Amino acid sequence: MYTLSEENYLKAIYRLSQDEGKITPTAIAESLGNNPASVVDMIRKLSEKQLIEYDKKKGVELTQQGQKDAVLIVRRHRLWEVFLLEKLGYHWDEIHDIAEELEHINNDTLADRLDKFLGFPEYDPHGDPIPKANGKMAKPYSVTLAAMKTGSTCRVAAVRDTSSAFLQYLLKLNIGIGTQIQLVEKITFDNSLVISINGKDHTTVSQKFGENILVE
Amino acid sequence: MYTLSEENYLKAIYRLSQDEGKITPTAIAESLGNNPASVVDMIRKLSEKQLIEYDKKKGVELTQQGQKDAVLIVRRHRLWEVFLLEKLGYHWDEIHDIAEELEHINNDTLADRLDKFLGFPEYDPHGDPIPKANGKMAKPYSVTLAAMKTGSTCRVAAVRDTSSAFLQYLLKLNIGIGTQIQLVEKITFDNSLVISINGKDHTTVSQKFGENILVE
DNA sequence: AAATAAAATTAGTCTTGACTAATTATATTT
DNA sequence: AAATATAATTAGTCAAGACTAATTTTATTT
Ligand SMILES: [Mn+2]
Ligand SMILES: [Mn+2]
Ligand SMILES: [Mn+2]
Ligand SMILES: [Mn+2]
Repeated sequence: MYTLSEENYLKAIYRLSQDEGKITPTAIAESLGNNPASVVDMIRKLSEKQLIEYDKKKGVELTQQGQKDAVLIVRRHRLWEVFLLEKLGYHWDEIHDIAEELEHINNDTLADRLDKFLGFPEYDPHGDPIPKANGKMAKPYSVTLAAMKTGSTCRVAAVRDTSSAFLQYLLKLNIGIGTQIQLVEKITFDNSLVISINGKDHTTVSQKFGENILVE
Repeated sequence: MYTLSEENYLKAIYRLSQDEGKITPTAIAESLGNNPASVVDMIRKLSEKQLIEYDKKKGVELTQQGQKDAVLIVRRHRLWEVFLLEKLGYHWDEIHDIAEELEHINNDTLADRLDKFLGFPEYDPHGDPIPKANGKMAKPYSVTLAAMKTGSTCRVAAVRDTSSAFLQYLLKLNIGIGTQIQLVEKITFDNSLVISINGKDHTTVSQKFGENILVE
């Protein structure tokens, strides 16, 4: 089907298409850690294959085919993450890099069998929705902890940042998907948040922290 | 660690080292479906990396390091085959190609976790022994059905040929690992074998067939 | 031993997917 | 509107890993 690089580009472009604003070569380059010149080459290649369209005004956009294929890569990625966490006992800060490789293994029925084996999970270990075989998936969570009203209580639904630095920090704070968090106070000086984790003692976290936790 | 190609060469050389006789560039080329000229390039590369030694007289030999690394690739391959068959429900003729890709995914603890998850299997679905984390493994089966005495009964322990053509044929004949086979008669004309499968009706198979079934 | 066949090697080419450096196009300031 | 900064693109290079075609080496026949 596609090369490793093509798939990684497709997925990167898909990820960027979730944010608002146009997708520039520079943005793709940054997200992959590549040089913009290399990105321009690949944009040409993927355009020829009709997976994307590039217009200086509109930036890069996935075609229907490109979108479909990208979503299937995301599906594989997230299913493998569930496998690594639930079946092999990895922690949520260790699974992304391995899934990054597993996602490229393609076989007619592999993803579907894995899906079935895992019990058709709806969300991956970071709270991201797992696309179904037909490409449909639940709407991603979007309300951040930072946006909650003081005094309100919520449940951690997903993390926006999936760097191991952040995930390990959460592990240390005993915060995971499903954790109850009460927003006790917002410090007006720097928007730091005083929170209570699972009804326990108060902890203070930064605004940046609060913006990377998605709640419901 | 190593590139995909380096790993595939290492594994191919390891496989060839199980047979007797010296390992030539041509033999490696055939086993990988590559051109001998390409093999010569890679022999140079792997020699520089001290994974093999090449001597026109002795042919290609794995160094200790090369042997160790090759065995770990084989370990991953066979563990994934068990996973695909037992957990995802694939048939034994479908798993090799997928494992061929999965084997290259490396991560400190992935193979060991998979091993544990699978219950530390001793043999893969084709009856090949699975190397342990330390590189040790059971001795492969070596007695062929064709070498059995007429009248004797044995148990299928492994298959030598793992092509899907052969495996599907076995599937059709209802022969798998563990199947009881009685060698009823050897046809002297062409060494065809008349066998009884699991005590059922007699079937005739070729000599080549008998040489690709390993029994105990 | 010479002739022939087969295997190994070399030399040169190609594709993929990166890179750097230079150039051109587009935005942003002044 | 110029000047300047940033972004995009082009041109040229490189390494990996494959290939073909030509040559050299080694084995096998006659
Ligand atoms: Mn990837
Ligand atoms: Mn994830
Ligand atoms: Mn392989
Ligand atoms: Mn096998």
